[in-house]
Amino acid sequence: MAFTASTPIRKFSKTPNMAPTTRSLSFPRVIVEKDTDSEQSSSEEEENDDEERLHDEDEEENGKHSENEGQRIEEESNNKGKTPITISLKKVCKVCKRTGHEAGFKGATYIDCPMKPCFLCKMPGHTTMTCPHRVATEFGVIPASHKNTRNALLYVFERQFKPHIPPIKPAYVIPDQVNCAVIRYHSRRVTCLEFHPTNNRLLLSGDKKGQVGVWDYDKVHEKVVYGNIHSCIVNNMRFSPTNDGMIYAASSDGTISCTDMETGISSPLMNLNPDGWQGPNNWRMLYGMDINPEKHTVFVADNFGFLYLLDTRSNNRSGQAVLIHKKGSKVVGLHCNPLQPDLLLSCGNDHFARIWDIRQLVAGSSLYDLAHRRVVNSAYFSPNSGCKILTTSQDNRIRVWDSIFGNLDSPSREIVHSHDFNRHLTPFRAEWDPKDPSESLAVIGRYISENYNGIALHPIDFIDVSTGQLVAEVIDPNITTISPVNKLHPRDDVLATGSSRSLFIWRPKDDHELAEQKDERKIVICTGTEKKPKHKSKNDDSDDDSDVDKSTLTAKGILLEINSLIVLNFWLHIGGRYMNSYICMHLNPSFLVLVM
DNA sequence: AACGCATGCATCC
DNA sequence: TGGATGCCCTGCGT
Repeated sequence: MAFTASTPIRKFSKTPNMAPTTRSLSFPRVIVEKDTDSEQSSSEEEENDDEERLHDEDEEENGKHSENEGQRIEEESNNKGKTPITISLKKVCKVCKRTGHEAGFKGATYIDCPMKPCFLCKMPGHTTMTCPHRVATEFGVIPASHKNTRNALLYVFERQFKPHIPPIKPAYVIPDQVNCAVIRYHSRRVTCLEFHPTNNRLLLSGDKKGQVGVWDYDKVHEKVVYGNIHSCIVNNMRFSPTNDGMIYAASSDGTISCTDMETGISSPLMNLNPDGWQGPNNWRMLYGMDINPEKHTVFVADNFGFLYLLDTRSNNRSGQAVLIHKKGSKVVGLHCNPLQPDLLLSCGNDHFARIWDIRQLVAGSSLYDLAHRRVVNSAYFSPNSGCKILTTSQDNRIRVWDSIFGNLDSPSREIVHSHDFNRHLTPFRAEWDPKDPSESLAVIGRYISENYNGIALHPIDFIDVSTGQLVAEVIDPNITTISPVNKLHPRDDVLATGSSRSLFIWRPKDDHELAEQKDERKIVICTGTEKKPKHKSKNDDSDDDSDVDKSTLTAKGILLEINSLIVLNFWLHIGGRYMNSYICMHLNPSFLVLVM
């Protein structure tokens, strides 16, 4: 039915002088705006300055042309009652629609529209390229105030802190050399990740479709995905504190589930939509969720601002729903304090993170409200002392409060970091490194791309939140998608990443792997033969074996040894596309052979 | 290679 | 307060 906007433009621009000669007064005048020198036309002059009559009309093509009018064809009211059709061949900025400049990628570098404020810090006067925060993440970071006024939280915090907080910051592990295993696991984008509390190799992943993956990342071929637990987005998952084979998950389908990790057998603990779909104003979705082991309670919150409590012993609702954020707004995050079981942190779309005493959960009774300029994607107490707070807001800022006993009126630091909202991406969340005793290392994916040797890549950033310094950025040339979901391993030097539909595991390379990396192997793909191909130990590119249809490709991947089989998890670049797969194969000292 | 689409939040009135 | 509208670095399928 409708032609695409570019169709008529392309047609006219390619054949500007082929206008048919038949005239028809009934057809309006067609005006073409040529693309004059883009430099000089930066002033917003009359749109018509270079207009030119192309052709006036063509009966048989008449209808077609009318249909072809796309967005770049503007109609103007005309003195003759006919509306001339203006076709713009000028290059127009796709952001502001003005001429004289163009926004978009030039190679791997994104050129900003100069009419818009900085994409990164949102301030006018410079572009994203020249933003001072882009050069130095710690730019403009306000040092923490040393005020340590006693506040109400001190009285809530009855317990002792962990006695040992190291005075000197130990060197945290920064992945200089990382090794990345890749797997396409989900059919929709990944929304959350969770490491198993005791099994070091086990990872949970949830996706937008409601599927839950249980993944041993040393056995990538053993794929377990449960698709019948939830019907849409899995927003948060936790292991049961009393039975680490059980998974709790909160979903936008309005249920919270309890699932046996081994069997996939699941029972919904709560269903907020028992009557099914009653319109968008009635459909409840569950977002933030956390478990308080000491209180035997699952806290879960919905998209209307309400908090629900479930008892983990009976798996039943306990108490009434409490309005903890603005009525009608989404509560996206809940976190129980790791040391003080009476403290709960919530955050949501009303631009607040709030601290609660769960012994007094009544609407409006929050102990503190931490104001943000935009939606708060996440808010976490620090993992060891529970004293600090780290939040991620959609205003492109990470905020840190150094002590919940200090002045909570304003954050100790605001770190400008690119993690903008995009409706097609899972919201970014800065997460603490649970292994860092100084509680200063956090990980978060970056929205904005950087030009890495000609490829636009979106790194995963490690930020020292005590200074705002970017201490590491993790990239892989094969991962060109944005990685909003990141989780650091509670014990190992492992980072799990969810990027679009794929999952990645990053870990520092060991010496063996570094040595192997230098050995540039080639994959020889052999098809159409049952014969074992012969290979020379040198020059394996030479293709003198006529029995074998053989092509040679280089590929990048990770070698795993599983049950004495060599498994290569690899990326192939074929026909302009990257393919990810994992295969078992022979291993030859000089190259890998895959018989298909 | 160039579209089209999925669909959350801010902003406007 | 609520409905309409429009989006800036998406990602994937056609």
